[in-house]
Amino acid sequence: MTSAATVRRRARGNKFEERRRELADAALLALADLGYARASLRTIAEHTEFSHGLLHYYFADKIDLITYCVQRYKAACVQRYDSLVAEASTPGQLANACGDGLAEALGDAPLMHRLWYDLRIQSMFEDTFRKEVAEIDESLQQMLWRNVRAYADLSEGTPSCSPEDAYALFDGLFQQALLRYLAGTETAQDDLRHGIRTLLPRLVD
Amino acid sequence: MTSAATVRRRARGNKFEERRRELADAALLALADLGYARASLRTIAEHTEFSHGLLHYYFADKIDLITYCVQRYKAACVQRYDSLVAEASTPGQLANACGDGLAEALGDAPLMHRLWYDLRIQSMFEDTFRKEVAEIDESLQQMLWRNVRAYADLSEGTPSCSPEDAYALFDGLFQQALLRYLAGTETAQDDLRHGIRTLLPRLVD
DNA sequence: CGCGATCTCGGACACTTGTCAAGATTTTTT
DNA sequence: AAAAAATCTTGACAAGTGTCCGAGATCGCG
Repeated sequence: MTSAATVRRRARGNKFEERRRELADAALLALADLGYARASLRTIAEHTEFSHGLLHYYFADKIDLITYCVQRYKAACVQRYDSLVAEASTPGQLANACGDGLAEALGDAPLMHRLWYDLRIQSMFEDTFRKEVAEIDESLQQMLWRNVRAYADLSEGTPSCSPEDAYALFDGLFQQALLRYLAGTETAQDDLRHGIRTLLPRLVD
Repeated sequence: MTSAATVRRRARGNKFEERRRELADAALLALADLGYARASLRTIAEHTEFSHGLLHYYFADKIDLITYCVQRYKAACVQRYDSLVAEASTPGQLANACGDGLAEALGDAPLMHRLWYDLRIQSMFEDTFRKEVAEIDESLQQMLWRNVRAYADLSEGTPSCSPEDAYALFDGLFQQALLRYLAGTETAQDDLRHGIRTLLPRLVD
């Protein structure tokens, strides 16, 4: 038997959780603009339509808010990336799709990727996000490894490096491309595309 | 003819510059401990033997201090790395030396590398360090490219990717290894060594 | 409608921040 | 040794920070 109080609490919980998401999504945009070092609850609030008191009402403190934002980001991120594992029938097609996908992701939401790298670095200084960041990193690694395995299958070979190394290599290319993209280098996306296309064949024997 | 005033000014300049270096070196250690987001002039001063007013006497403001620290870091960095380009007579030796050198650099000063990555990310948010960071990045890239070329020569082949991509790939491996190292993964250094050794042959034809 | 629960705002608080300046101390010059 | 210049300390200031709270506004249900 579910009591009225329980139902009401659950309803409140749903509503509460919904509002939290709403605030976190707005805060995430502000965070992406500012970066961790320059983000205070007040400036975040100023960048949104909400008051700073409201943020404190829905989030215990600043760490709670940012942690929640990071988790929201993860959800958006894997969803976006997973649609990237397109259906391709030749190795070349897959390599192209992979390069195009990452280049598009770069140009589409550079500020979000910048924030991601920022938070990943911060996790090396503070252990508050460390767990969440590690989880995101691992899910990205798995996402990428699916691509490498698919490429190996299509080219009738086997991957010649670990999932960790494969992810590190792709991530290196992406981060460097992001740096150049934000510094105004026009060819950043094309360079990334080319880099990915040539990297993939190197990872299978 | 050099006037007395000129000489005195130069003497003062030397002394002044010397003291600046001294303060910056101490501040650099504090910065590496704290990270950019948590570093204030006062907390930096508390981590050293100097007063916060003294920092302000030798540096116009916080940005001036950090910029100077970054440049000091560069000097230490290229000096350290360049001794890494050891003399090797076979490709295998060079690959091993390269892997060992980077793994050692990782275990030797992980906090400095952490700071470097932090500042590189911050340069994507603020354009104050952007020039200095880009210069360091380029000098690191050149350092690494010398290794790749040397490896190509020894194995009687030619590099099959751009200096930018080569640097991005190595940097990706290193950064991921640093993340794991600081998270307490015991095998981080060995993994890095292995990753480097297997990456190098993939970059030449 | 009315009333209690929930939500929202804006201000108050204690504290930290960057910056600065007036004086104390040391070094250098005359 | 006196004067001048430099080095350094200490404390003050305004602005910004995280946190908390109380008074309205709004909502949901009897």
